[in-house]
Amino acid sequence: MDKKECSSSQDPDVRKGPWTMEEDLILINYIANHGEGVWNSLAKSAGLKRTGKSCRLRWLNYLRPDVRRGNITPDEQLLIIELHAKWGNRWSKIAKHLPGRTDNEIKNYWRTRIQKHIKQADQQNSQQQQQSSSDIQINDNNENNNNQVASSSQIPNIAEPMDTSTNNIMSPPSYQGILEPFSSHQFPTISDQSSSCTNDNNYWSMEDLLSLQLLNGD
DNA sequence: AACTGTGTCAACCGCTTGGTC
DNA sequence: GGACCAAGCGGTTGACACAGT
Repeated sequence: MDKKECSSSQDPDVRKGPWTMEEDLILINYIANHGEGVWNSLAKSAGLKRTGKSCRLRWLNYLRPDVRRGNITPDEQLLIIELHAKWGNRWSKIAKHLPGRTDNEIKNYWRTRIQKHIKQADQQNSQQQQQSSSDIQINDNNENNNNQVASSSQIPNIAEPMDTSTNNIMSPPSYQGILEPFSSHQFPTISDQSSSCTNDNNYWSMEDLLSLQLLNGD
């Protein structure tokens, strides 16, 4: 398209890569004295050989005084999961509900931690489903027993401690993978197992999350 | 000790959106 | 209405750290 970054990325005068402490200080001092403004002109005025885009990103994601560093707390994790279920990959929107966290941080967290768990859990689930379907074929005459196994594998059972050393996994993969970091007392338990997890896009539906909390009287 | 694989995260890139003229 | 521009957004990449062999 015609809407390219004004400061060409091929400009030899434009620095790329990790920011130095000196650059950080220049940017902090400049913004402290002049405030945030038009980023392209800010970069020039401050004497930084960076694009405005790069300055903005550095400021918003790292240098801003209200940026929180450190581990995502379980509460924050739960919130991220809830909001992602609601809005999908709208990272900046999600970040607005987590004070001090940046969209970039949340995006990275989701991709490296939560999505990984979902994938692993989904693989386990598909394997389990293959296993149970082959069992059905083999034990053609014992359909009642097999049906019970197959259906129970789709029931959310958050309160149940996970035992991945066995194949007796009661919760659906998406729940199981995501919830692993939570201790049982931190996460709402569930006794009604009628709600199913709909995660075609690797999201939870809000109904799933709300029902989890409502059913546990929170 | 050296090598390899994996996880994490800062930063970049390309595209879209929203505002202004 | 359309052209232009800056800001914002989400996906991706590359470097680094650490664990495992």
